[in-house]
Amino acid sequence: MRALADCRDFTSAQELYALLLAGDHAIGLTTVYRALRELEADGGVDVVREGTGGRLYRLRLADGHRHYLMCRDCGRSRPVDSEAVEEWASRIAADTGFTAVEHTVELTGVCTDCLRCADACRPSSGDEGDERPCHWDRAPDPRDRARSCAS
Amino acid sequence: MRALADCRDFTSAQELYALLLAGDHAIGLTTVYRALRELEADGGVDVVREGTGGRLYRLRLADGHRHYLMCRDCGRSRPVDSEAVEEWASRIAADTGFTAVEHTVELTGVCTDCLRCADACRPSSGDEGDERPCHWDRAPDPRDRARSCAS
DNA sequence: TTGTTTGCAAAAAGTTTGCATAATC
DNA sequence: GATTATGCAAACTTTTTGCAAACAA
Repeated sequence: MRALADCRDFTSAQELYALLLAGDHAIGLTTVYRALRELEADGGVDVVREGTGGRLYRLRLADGHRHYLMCRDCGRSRPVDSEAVEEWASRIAADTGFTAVEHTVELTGVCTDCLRCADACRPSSGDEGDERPCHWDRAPDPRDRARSCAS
Repeated sequence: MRALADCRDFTSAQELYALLLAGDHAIGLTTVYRALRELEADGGVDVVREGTGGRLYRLRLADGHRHYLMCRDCGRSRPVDSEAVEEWASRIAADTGFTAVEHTVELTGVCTDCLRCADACRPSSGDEGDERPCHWDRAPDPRDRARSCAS
């Protein structure tokens, strides 16, 4: 849980496992999965699914269930105001007569930092020597999410 | 595509493959996956993810991108009015400055039919001889979605 | 003949489970 | 001593890829 709190963004079980190992914590992958599953059941984490089917976990904020907007490039996420969706979901439940209605909402985009990065070093000419952090040339794999593009 | 149109609910690649084989169509699983991937890229299908990470596909209605409310018990889905979420997503995009904002929304619940079924044959006493279709005793595995509980 | 489509088998990737060991009460 | 937690290895599921055969232009 401490490790999960340290990475303040959505993190996969495997990432968390690697982080724990790197931090000199002897732990098994199974234990990480089990702990995350329990946390999920207890509502201690918000969960989001990445394109490849994996799950990403983020420690739930004190104020409960939230939705997030995540940058597809750097992976950073921020909670967003989601009253409107909550109300919408309740209304659907009421209108249709469905019970125990649950919703998952995933919002992704490209954050302003990453957009700036992309603009700055787009494949125009040879300005690769630019000292600005940039990951334009990274693989577009969501698992490669790097947090290097500081604003 | 015809097979996909026939099952009017969200269907997995494997299910579709099985259906095609059962319908005497010689086809390979790979081809099914490839076709679904192309359909997804072309926007020809709506996609939701099931709990285990699998993808479910449903031929997109003529009026374009929709969201659905799916019964966790019988698997039947119905399009819902989702203007509110679309507007909400646009507003988030505008407020945060994120570009290329995409959203996925999954709504699940228990439909009135399945609720009735559950109520009718709940483990109270020995009314198992009831002729009413019921799947109360089914495994709660989302892949077992049966469409047997006709209203 | 050149290029595209197909499908089998094998590989990937992520997650869960069996089971024996270690820790805890 | 009994119960729970741990972790390795193996199983499992879903999806993708390598590659050769079939088909099409």
